Amino acid sequence: MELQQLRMFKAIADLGSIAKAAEKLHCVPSNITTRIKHLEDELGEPLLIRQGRGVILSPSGNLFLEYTNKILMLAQESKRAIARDSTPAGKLSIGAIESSATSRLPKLLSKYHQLHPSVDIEFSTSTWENLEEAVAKHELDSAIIAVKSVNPNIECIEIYHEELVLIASPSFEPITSPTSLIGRNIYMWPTGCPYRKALENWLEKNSVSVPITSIASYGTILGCVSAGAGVSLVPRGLYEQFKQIGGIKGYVFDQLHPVANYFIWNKNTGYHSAKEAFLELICTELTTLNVNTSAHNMTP
Amino acid sequence: MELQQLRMFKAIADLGSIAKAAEKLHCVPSNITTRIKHLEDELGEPLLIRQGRGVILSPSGNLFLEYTNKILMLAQESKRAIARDSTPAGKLSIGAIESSATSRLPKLLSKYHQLHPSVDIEFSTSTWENLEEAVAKHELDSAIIAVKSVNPNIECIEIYHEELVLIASPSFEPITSPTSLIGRNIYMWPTGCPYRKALENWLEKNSVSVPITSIASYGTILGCVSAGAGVSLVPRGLYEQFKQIGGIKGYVFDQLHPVANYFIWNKNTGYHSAKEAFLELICTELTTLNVNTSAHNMTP
DNA sequence: TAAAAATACTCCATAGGTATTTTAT
DNA sequence: ATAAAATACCTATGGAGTATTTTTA
Repeated sequence: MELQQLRMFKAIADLGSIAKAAEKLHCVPSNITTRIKHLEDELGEPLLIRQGRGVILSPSGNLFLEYTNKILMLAQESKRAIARDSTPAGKLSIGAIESSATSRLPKLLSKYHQLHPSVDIEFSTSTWENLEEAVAKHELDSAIIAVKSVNPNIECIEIYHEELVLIASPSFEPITSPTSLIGRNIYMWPTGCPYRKALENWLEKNSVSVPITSIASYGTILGCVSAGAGVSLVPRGLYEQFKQIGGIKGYVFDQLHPVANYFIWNKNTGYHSAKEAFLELICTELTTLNVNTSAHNMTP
Repeated sequence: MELQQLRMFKAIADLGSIAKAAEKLHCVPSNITTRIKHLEDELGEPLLIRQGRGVILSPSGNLFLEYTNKILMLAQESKRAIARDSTPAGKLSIGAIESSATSRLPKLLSKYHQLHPSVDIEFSTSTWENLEEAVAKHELDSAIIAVKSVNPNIECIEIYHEELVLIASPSFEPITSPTSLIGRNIYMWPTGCPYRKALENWLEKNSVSVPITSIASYGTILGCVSAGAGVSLVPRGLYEQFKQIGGIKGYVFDQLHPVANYFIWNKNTGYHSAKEAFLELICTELTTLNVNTSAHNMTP
């Protein structure tokens, strides 16, 4: 059974004659006669009955026509579903670093689901290294990370900047310069985290050397800080979101430059309507973070 | 787009590699590579992505796979639907003469619908001449008539006999012989009706000549008789069904032989599961008519 | 290097066309 | 006599195979 045979059969059923079907399909009637015969042989039942000068459908033919119509409809639909201007559908796997996942993505994901309900989103968090590798291996369709990817297979566009806020317990002396951190416990994500690097650079530039405790969880880090156990450097979005738990005071330093976040996907992936729609939503929704001034601006 | 390409694509998706798909489909991998490329060209999007040594599905490929599965499923289903042992489905058009339609078919049709709910029945009544022609022209799948069809394109099997009952108003003198009908109005279906022929033969054999009024409706005929306007000869089933309206008395004569009814269909029609099922139901349900003795048996 | 896919080519099965016959109006 | 379908036969497209190259783990 091949689709061309079904197209022929449908044309006969629609037009009521092999001659007209041949005309519509731009071929000669004998072609259709033969191919339909092959189909009938395969099915084991006649589909057409010679009736006078023309043909009509047999009972089996009538039954088969319903399936034919469904199949040809689906074949057409499949083409439209893949076309560039089609509405997003299918699976979309997205990964993100935890800071982005916690602060910026919840609203975005729910909005996306509202806009494109026929997309199945699979969302996960990991380190930027894992995410980049997963995208390179096509295990993820896309990811949000805070490091510009240099992998030649990965497309990478900047989507927003994260301002960094130094956080500490209000019970501490105000942090006015890098030297304020001497003697404090510093909690940061493990080596590789770009925010940790920003802090390390800042300390180095100011010739301060403080050991850093590695904790791969913002929840835990914020818990430690609010319990008065030490300080950390976190994206402003995270700080804004969690400052109401109390025990957290934020300090902004000009020397701690905002860090860009990026949306990445695999270059070798074909068109992905659901991903394109997600990227579009990011660009319209996440370009500006509503900045408020609850952190103390220091300029050392 | 052809089904063979979809089979190939599905095999790749299921087995995760072109090599394995080729093995399953008993062909060579390069075949699949090429035909899938053609399919991708037609769709305008890549379906597969080279990933390391193997291939994986692209986002478009994942989307397309859903359609592929549906289409191949339907193709399989269509074959099963046509197979001889499949459950009856589709359209079934049945015609019948009015006597059969009124007395015997109502119960049968409702039972059939219960047994085979996925069959769409189209039922109609007409004269046996029209019904035979309609079956010959494939306008009807089958019909019940009271005349043995001699058309070479028509298959004809006897399904039951209709006993004939002479009916008259009880206010009339009892009808004991053909001569009792002299001077009475006789209401029968128009020329061509086999029951009318039976009556005409009976009268002729007994050298009685009475004019017959033609009425193509048993409802009207019974109305006339019960109103005392005349007599008629009807199938016993009809008499049994309508005798409770009153004004009707039945007389049975041995010389008025039962008339066979037949189920007919077109020989040139292929296998028709719904029709076969109907025929089977007729044979089990209509072989015997429960005979009661409310008519008066005369033996002239 | 080995295993998979892609490419280049070759071949033949069969889809599709031409010519004719059959069937029914 | 005509219009449609079926049949017989021929042609050629493109599907399928072979051999080779490319890619990547």
